[in-house]
Amino acid sequence: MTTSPRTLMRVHFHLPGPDPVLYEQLLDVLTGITPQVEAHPADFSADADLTGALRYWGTDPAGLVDVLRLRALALYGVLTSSGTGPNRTIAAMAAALTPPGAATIVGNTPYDIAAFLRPRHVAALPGIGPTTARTLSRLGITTVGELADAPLPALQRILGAAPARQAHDRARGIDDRPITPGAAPRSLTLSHRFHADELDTDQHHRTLLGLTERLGAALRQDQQITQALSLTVTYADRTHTTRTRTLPEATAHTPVLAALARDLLASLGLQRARVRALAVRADRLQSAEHAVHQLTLDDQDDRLRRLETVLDRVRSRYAPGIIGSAAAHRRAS
DNA sequence: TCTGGGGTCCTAGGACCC
DNA sequence: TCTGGGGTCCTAGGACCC
Repeated sequence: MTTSPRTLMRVHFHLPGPDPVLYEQLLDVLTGITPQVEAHPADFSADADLTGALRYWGTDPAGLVDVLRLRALALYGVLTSSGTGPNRTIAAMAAALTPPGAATIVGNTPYDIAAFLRPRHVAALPGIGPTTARTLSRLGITTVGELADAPLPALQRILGAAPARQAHDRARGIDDRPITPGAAPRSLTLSHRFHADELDTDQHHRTLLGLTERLGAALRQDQQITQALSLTVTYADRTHTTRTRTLPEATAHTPVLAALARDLLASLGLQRARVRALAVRADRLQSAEHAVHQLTLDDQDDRLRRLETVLDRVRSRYAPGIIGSAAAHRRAS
């Protein structure tokens, strides 16, 4: 079976500064060209599938990229740098080596793909970070072409089965990851960095309680529940420890999250530890429609859940941080 | 150019069950 | 009753991406 060739694009918007509103407007420009857009707000870039849009607009990838470049510049004064190619790996690599205001177009013939990929350094291949690049260079593999020619079993012994398969495929121009617009996140993290290294365990607990309250509220607002919670403690020397615990049932109920987070922190047994930051992550998110709350005979629990619903409404009406437990806000005297 | 934050995926090892 | 093997789940940590 063969699949029809795709044309994917990675575009970087070169904003004058962090401006989420402007970024949203630029995404609107892009979705005016193709609805198949995946946003990357962290660095103001986006991936897009141009395959259908090429037929709709009756042009080639260079023409479509130029439409985007001109509109972003004319409407918002923003420069773009774009890369296009037959898959996400090649589009990302092409964009990465393109200066602002320009585009790199890679064709979809085997010759085009090999000519683009093979001479490049392995570290330019998405999925090959500094650690893996060092490992490969010790084996004499420094270019994408050498990686493509290396025997897969040997790579698997060195890099592990899945990473080796992925690197080997991508080096040969194989990458069938689709563009998935609006994909729901699989986890949600909230963190707090202390102004100075914090030794007070009571303050650790209060901060953690505040984080879990915000996490619970955010999950309930997004109609999501979490199946597991992780706590990451970062110390003064920038090392960190993570502890994960699975919940008996998925929930977004703050008291349950707070109790679990408290247990995770206690399990680390921090005594006089210089803590620089705390982070809580809700893992394995699922839609709240799937919630199966075990019926209990505990009136207190039901009252807390009703109270939580009321407080969520107040928060949404005023400000996210306006309500929280007194314990989370009390400062050590 | 570097750093940090928030996210994903993978692996290894241990616990547990059948 | 004991042992061993295989499968599954959980957890910690590493590597990487944007």
